[in-house]
Amino acid sequence: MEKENELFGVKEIARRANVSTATVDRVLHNRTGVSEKTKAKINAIIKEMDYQPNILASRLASRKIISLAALLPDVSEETDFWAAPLNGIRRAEAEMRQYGVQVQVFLFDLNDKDSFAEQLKHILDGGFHGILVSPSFIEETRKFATECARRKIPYVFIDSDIPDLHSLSYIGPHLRKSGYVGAKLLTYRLEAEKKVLIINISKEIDNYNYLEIEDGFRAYFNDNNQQNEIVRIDIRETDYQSVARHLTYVFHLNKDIGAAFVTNSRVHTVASFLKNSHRTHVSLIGYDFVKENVGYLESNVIDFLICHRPDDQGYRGMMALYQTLVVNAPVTKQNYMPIDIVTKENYEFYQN
Amino acid sequence: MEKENELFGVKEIARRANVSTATVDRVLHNRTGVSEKTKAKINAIIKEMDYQPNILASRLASRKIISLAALLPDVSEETDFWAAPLNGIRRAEAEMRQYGVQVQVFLFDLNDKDSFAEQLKHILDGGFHGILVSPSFIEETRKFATECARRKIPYVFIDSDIPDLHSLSYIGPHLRKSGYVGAKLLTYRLEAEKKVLIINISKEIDNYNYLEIEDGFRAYFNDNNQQNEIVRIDIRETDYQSVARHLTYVFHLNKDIGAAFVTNSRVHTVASFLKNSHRTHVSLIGYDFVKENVGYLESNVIDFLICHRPDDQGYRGMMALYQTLVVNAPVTKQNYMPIDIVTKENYEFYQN
DNA sequence: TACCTTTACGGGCACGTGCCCGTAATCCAT
DNA sequence: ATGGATTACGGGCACGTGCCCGTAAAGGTA
Repeated sequence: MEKENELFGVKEIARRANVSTATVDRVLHNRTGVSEKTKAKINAIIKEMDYQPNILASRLASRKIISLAALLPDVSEETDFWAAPLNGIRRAEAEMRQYGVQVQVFLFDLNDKDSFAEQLKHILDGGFHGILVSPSFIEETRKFATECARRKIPYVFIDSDIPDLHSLSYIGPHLRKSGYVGAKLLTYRLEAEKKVLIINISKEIDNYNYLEIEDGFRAYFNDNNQQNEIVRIDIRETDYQSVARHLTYVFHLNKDIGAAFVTNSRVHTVASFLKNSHRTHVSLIGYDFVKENVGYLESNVIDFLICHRPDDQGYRGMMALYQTLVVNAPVTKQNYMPIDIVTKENYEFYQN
Repeated sequence: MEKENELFGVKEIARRANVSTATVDRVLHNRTGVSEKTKAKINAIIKEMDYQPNILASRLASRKIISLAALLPDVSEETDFWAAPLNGIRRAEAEMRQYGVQVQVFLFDLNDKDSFAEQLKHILDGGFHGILVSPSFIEETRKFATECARRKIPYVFIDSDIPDLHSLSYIGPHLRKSGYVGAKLLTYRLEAEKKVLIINISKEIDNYNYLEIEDGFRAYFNDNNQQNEIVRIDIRETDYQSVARHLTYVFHLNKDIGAAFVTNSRVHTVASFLKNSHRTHVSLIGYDFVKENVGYLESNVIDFLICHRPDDQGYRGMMALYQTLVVNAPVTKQNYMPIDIVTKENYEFYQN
């Protein structure tokens, strides 16, 4: 029944320090206008109380809205892979909106390096407080990162990392290990005398991802004394005709290929070829939960898909920015996603 | 430079309806004291504006703290499986705390039905606003659910479902499909003439989970014309000696067992037996990312573990309660978790 | 001393909602 | 008609923080 006279937060700090809340506020946001002496006193009290600001009240009182930008490849005819991260970003946006955070999404063309650079410029001009990027092109990203560092704008990478650029956080796969897992699945029931085919289909020359994955793939063969011969092919066109032509040639040269591994989401093109040429006995493994791939999973042409939760990548990437800018909490710098194995039997529950 | 005179939220509604904010508030929380006429008018305006209450302001203004309860099995010597959902619950708690939500965790002994009932009673006496339960025992849960329904307290189930009890939400695996996936992995490189062994190790007689999983397992064999003979064994003691004794017998009777499937996280006990009796050529698949199991995954005794993201289950379960009680948003009733496949090669990135 | 600038700080409103308390208006029974 | 109960509604403070504005005190210059 007694009146609780305890104050919380800023008011309590102010009471203990014999100052007004405004002064405490100045110290909290290290603004000028406080003498060193009172500043020290207030800081001591803050530390002693282990004061945690009330984010609700803070966001409510502050009319300034925090705006975040995200730069992703556009969904293309070839693949709707990037719909998933976008979806995760939207999910994050919905959560953050009520706390006064706005999100703007920028898209670029994966086959056009210039569009990437151009969008980055737009973003830098937009005065955003935090930025999420899928760093598809290394040099352009490097310039961008330098500029962000100068302006003290935090940025996170998703899907592929450029380790020396000191992003606030990386959220995506450990590509090398991912290739390693692919090799395990591929060889799990592979006969000893069969050959293995690695296929990379990509217009870009910037193939850091591919190299990492292949490296991991081969590492598995080494680590496990797997004796199968490995054949590799690079295909620089992504249309079906080109792919089919190259593959016809490879299969002609190598009669005893027992399994194929495609290093990205274009595995459905290979699946299509295998089906059309009546080679579905060849085990096939590739990447990403996109609808074309799932179709071939369903019809047993693709054996396994490896996925890295692209939806979650988008979500977590945005949340990392939120954590630093709004909650002011630390985030982990490396955030490797699980290497998920998707089959005909479990895909319906997969939450990409 | 002009003064923006737009009002937001409740004030704007009040202005348009020519009433005070207090009256609008009464309608929003459907409290008494508003005539039908003004109520209708206000509701119309709310709908027209598509008014979304500001949760920040709401939680800030309302001094009442929302308290949630969670009931889980205690971590036992046999398995630390339940540490994961608990961890997810803690994660959710950390997020919700700043919004005035408190979480209290209750634990029971999986081998003691009474402790389950007792804790449920405590929870009901605690006056919680929402409850998360791992419904291990059907009858006790049924009573509890009835009482909750009477008191209009929302409750969610995780890990296993009792479909007819109308929980707010179920978050956990589709057990039948999970068994189906187990069968796929088990047979993926199984020779045709080998036998398959299903092992259930559990003290409880309440084995709804087990039946569902086995049903799915067998369904795979049917659907795919898999001809292998299936042997099944129920072991009602969980200690190593008992398990070893039973297994010795089974393996004695069936010389040509090529693969074994354990329906729960006690697969490490079987792994131990296989290792000790030099039968590591037998493929072994079981459930859950617990450290004993991971150890045998590492040493190639267990081939695959199937997991259902127990951490996420705890997190999402609590968030479902938060969504209804705080945000007042609808939640999906069935929330089947992905059926994850964990191997020696990808476990280090698994985020249970 | 008179006046101006800078420093250091307090007062107090605003954010959008919850909810207590007060009161005019209406209804009902005597 | 009088009094009491009920209904329908408004006023206004509070939540914890951000930040504008005002001002006393200190310092500087002539």
